[in-house]
Amino acid sequence: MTSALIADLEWRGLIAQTTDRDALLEQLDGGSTAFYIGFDPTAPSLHLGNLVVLLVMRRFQLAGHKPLPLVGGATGLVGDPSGRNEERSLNEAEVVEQWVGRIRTQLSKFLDFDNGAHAAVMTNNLDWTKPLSALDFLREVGKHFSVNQMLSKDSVSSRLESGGISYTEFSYQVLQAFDFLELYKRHNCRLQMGGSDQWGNIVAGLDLIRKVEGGSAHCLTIPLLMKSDGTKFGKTAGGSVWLDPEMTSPYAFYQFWLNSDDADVPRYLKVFSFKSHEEIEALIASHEANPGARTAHRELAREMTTLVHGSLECEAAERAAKALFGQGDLAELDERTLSAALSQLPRTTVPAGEPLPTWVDLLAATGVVESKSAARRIVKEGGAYLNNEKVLEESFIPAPESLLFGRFLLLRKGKRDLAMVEVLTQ
RNA sequence: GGCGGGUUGCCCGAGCGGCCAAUGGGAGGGGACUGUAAAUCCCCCGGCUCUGCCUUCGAAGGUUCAAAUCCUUCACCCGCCA
Repeated sequence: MTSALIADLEWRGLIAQTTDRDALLEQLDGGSTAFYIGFDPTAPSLHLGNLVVLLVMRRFQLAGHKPLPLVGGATGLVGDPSGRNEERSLNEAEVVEQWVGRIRTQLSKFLDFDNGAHAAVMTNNLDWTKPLSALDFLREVGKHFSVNQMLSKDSVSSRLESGGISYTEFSYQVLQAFDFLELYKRHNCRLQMGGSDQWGNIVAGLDLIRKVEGGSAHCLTIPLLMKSDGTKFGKTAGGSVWLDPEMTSPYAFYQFWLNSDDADVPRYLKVFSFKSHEEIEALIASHEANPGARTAHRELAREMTTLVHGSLECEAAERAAKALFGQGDLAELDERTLSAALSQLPRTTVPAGEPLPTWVDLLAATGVVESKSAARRIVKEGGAYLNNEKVLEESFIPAPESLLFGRFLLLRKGKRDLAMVEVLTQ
């Protein structure tokens, strides 16, 4: 059954590297295995990059293993040098603490904490790190680490060549290794997974477990997902795509998937979807036969939006996309449909009875453009649309007849960047 | 602690007293083509009360009619030496 899990992950392209594969298979086939993945609170929310790893965690649980999601209340205070060529700036302890709470809540939505033997258990490395004194740390943990080995880790050596590294970040791998040891002792955790940049940190933990406990555990890393053009996955013009609906609206989240490069969609389906292999293969086949239809894009967007934001939000996002990008005349939509669709968009409001602001001011007020200068630029370039009609006049003031149902204006910048203006009736 | 090198717009990186809001590349944005895709081509890319004005070249002072460019102090980074 479990070799099936590994086979599935391989099919999905979700395995970068593992420690001794046979030993790992034996461990997993031997029964429910406790495993952990850490998430450091470096922002108020998880993002799509984290989702890849989080869903692997979910796949393991669905296959009968026991997840120990870990929020890095301690490691988040220190900063992981992996994959960075610059020192991080430290966040305030209170801020990190608040982020820990938010991330814990997010993690909870993707795992089952209530199904007996393999129920997930939430952990926080601050629990065992905080009580540890600096002296105990140096004597009991630090003694097991060779600086020579620490220096040879990619995360450290690359930093020695670029911007240098502080003692704080240099110590990160020791903290993470200690986490693995603690979870091994507390929860019999036998496997740690993480992004492929975590290999060094994880292996440090395996060494520590061997030295302190004489035990053995395993490591599996997940490839860092890239776009086919070589750039980072999960970024848009506005920055990261977050799982928090306040930071990335369900509509924007849905749009992210819908706008994925054709070349990336088959891989994304394999990485993210929980559909069967047959269903995924069928979607990929139809996508390759007719990419313009974007059937696979839509399925992927729907599945992910439903998973992260729930089916109600997903349906709202779908309806909004259909209404706002439909070929039909906006005026033909009924008020409820239009209103619901517009509610998904960034907006600005104007008090009733007052004259409407000029075109440039409206664009700037909604935030689709960063400044009035940017708004002027867009207007001049012919990239600004009111209710799907191009408007080239900066000082244009929308006529009252332009108001859809007497209160809405649909603004668009370029092909797909939408916003709305609502006239408030008092 | 000493000596040397560095800090320029989102990023990389030119500029080394006036012609500098600052060359070039990348990222980003708009247009054309298409499918709310990619590639390609064209254009734009600090802000504003926009033929002008304001704020930017690590920070603060100073020299000068005039400074990103010169001087002083401070901060941070990198290297070599102690």
